[in-house]
Amino acid sequence: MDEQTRMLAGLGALGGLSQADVGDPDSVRKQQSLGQPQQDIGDILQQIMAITDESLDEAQARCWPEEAPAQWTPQREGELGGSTAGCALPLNFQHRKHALNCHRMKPALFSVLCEIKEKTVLSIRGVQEEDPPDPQIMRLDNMLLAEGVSGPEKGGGSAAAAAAAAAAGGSPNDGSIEHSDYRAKLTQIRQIYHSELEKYEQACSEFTNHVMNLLREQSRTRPISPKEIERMVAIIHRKFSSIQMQLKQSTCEAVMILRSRFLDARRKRRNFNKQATEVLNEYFYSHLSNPYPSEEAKEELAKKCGITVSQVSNWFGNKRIRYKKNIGKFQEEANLYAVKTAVDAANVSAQASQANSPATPNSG
DNA sequence: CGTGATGATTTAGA
DNA sequence: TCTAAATCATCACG
Repeated sequence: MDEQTRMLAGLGALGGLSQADVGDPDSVRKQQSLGQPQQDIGDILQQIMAITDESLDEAQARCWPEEAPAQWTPQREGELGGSTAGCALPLNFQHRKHALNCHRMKPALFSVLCEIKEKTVLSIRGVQEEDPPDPQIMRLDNMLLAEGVSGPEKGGGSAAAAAAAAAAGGSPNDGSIEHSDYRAKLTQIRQIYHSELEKYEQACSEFTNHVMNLLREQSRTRPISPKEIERMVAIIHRKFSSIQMQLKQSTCEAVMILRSRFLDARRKRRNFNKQATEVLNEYFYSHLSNPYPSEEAKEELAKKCGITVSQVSNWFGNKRIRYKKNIGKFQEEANLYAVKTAVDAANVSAQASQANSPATPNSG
C-alpha cells in the first residue's frame, strides 16, 4: 500500500505531472496542445487513481475482514450494490469503471501507465527480494524430519519413528512393547501435523487464487503487472509460511514433550513376571560356574521371558554382583533352582527313555 | 511410611 | 563393547 502511493507519486513525476497538476484540469490542458473534446487526460488519470484507491479498499475489505472494519463506514456499507468476481462493489463505482473503460483515450493511457509501472516495480523489486531460507524454519524442518514427523509418508515415517525411538533409548532397549506406545503417540502427532499442514496449504492456495483473480480482474482497469501479482503471491506465501512455522514449532514442542515423557517412562521400573524370573534364575544357577550367557543364549532367554536382550544383560549383571556380594543370602534360592533343574532333567530323561523304548512303558 | 528387592543407569576398566 | 561396581529410582510389602 505504501508502495502504491510511492508508485503513483513516481508516476506523476515521470509524466511531468505533480499530484497537484493532476488535480488541476487546466494545467493538463495547457500541456496537451491538441485540446481534448470532452474530458481531458487529467480527469481520466484522476478516475484511474480513484478506482485504484477504491479497489484497494475493496480488496482489503474482502481479503482481510478482520482488518477491514475501520475502513467501512456505515454509509458505505449501505451503498453495497452489484458484485464482480465475488466482490461486492458500490454501484457508482461500477458506473465510473464502465465509463472509463469505454473512454477512447483509455487504452493508450493505460498502456503508458503499465509501462511506467513496469519500470518502477522492477526497480523496487530489485532491492528487496530473494530472501534467504529462514534458518529457524530450516532447523524446525530438519528436526521434524529427524523425528519422523514430516518427510516420507506412513511406511518410511514409522520406520523413522522407530529409529528415533531407538535413538532416544541410547544403545540399549531394542524392545518393542513400550516403543509401540511412543510410536502410536508420534503417529498421532504426525497425523495432526499433516492434516493441519494440508489445511494451511489449501487455505493458502485458495486465498492466493482469490487474490490473483481479484488482481487480474482489476488489472483490466488499473495497471497491474504480472510481476506485481507474483510479488503479491510471494507476500501471501510468506504470511502463510509464518503460520506454518508456528505449526512446526508447536509440533516440535509436542514431540519433545512426548520424548521426555518417554524417557521418564523408560526409567520407570516394572518387575519381570514370575515366569521370566524363574527362567532367568534357572539359567543362572545351572551355569553358576560361568554365569555369562552368550549373545545367542541371551536372545533365547529374552524370547522366553518376553523381555529385551539388554534387559537380560542387565538382569545377569545385577544377579552376578548381588549373588557374589552375599552368597549366603542366595543359598536357599540356589538350592531351590538346583533341585528344580535336577527334577526337570530327570523328567526330560524319563520322557526320553519312554520315547526311546515304547515297548516297555511301565519302566517309569 | 520405612525398608528391602529389583530393574535401569552410570562410571571405570580391560 | 562387555563387565563389575556403585548408584538411582521405583516397586512391593509389612
